[in-house]
Amino acid sequence: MAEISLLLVDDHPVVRNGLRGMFESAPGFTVLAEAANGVEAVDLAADLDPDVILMDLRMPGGGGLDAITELTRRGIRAKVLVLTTWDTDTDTLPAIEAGATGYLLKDAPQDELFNAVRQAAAGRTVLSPAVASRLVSAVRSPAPSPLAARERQVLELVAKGTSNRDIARELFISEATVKTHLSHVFTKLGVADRAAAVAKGYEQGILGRD
Amino acid sequence: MAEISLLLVDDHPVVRNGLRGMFESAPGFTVLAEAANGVEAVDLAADLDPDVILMDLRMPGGGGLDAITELTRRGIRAKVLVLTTWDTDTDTLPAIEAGATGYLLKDAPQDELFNAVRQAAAGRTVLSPAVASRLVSAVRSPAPSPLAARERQVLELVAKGTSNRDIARELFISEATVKTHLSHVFTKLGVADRAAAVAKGYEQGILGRD
DNA sequence: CCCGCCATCAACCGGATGGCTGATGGCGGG
DNA sequence: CCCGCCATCAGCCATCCGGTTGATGGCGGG
Repeated sequence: MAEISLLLVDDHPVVRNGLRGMFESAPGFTVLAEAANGVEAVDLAADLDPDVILMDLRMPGGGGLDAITELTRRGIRAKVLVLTTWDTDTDTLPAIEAGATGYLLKDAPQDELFNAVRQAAAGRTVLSPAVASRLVSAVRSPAPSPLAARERQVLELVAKGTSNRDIARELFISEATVKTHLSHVFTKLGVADRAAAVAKGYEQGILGRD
Repeated sequence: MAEISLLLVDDHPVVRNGLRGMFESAPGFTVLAEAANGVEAVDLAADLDPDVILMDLRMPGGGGLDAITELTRRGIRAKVLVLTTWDTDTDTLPAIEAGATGYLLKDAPQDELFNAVRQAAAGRTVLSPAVASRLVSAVRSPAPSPLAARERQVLELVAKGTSNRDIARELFISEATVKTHLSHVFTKLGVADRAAAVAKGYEQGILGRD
């Protein structure tokens, strides 16, 4: 198998160096270049056409997410492997949607990293177990009932026995709006009245955490 | 201090023997007699006029509770110390109300038992720590809100979003009755509407245990 | 024997609730 | 640019809800 060419993207020189060292001392990999932010990464990727881009998401001056978006927009063939320190579920899904081929945590063992890069180069998706499980569960439940902020507030007041009128007063909105919010809450929770909505709220942990 | 005379009441000979042994080998106590049930206990107490009666609550042929009631009714001066194996809160309060001077668990250490008997003989109330704490909490909340069986059922259905009419159908009662139950539920839980009642139900553990 | 609690039912009434239709503005994503 | 989601508001209306008053019967306790 031909060598796999890499582009390393991370704002920390130490991390870049560490990665470079790892991949250069291992057979089958070539590090073409390094970038410190998303913008550089896109430029270098366009120039050098690497097989795989190892990218950190959190970077000053050109976020990794935008870079991924831009890369896919430009139709660059490089596979992007997101390599991040912590697993903030706010980032994983957007990254995958933006076109990342894989999502690894930095605490992954070396072997796993190498393997992930080979998999990514071959176009296969590689996910950290933790990320993977959360992903499937996120997919499995498309949007069961994440209430909007306002809707949650209304539901909380309902649970306290507040009438629509008083909820309106308390939130500085009209009673009509309260009713609208409540209707949405009912729909989203799959219930028919406020009492059942409160019950669902407790069952699903939306309510109950004082 | 004069000796304290005792009457032992327990359906288990083994337990009676154990108690007798304990008290006879300790200074300051005299075991006047033993009884195997409540009826015997009352008779013997009337005859022998003991200072303290150590009584088990659960006994075949003349429950301990009835015995205590009868003793107080007859104005017998003996102090009753309830000595039971397990702490079932269904028994403690009635026993105290019936006139028991103290309530101890059988797993209490000997010293504590001796001390409790002396306290009881002096007319002071002695309670196991566990019993005591539950007692005060029971007193502190005069009517926490133990819903009646029917009321709980209605509340559960309310939590499912069932309308009064449908609750009536489901429970084979009239809608008027459902409303009555609900009114009582509201009063007992200190809320104003069904939604808040459901919330309280969850907060207080009345609801939520599937 | 009377009282309190549970459980049942009735009828009345005013206000609250929920469904429906429809509308506006902002915001983010394709 | 259009669409969807959030958040806001309006009006109408049938129904439901909750309060009140009043009543009955059973059961257990003082």
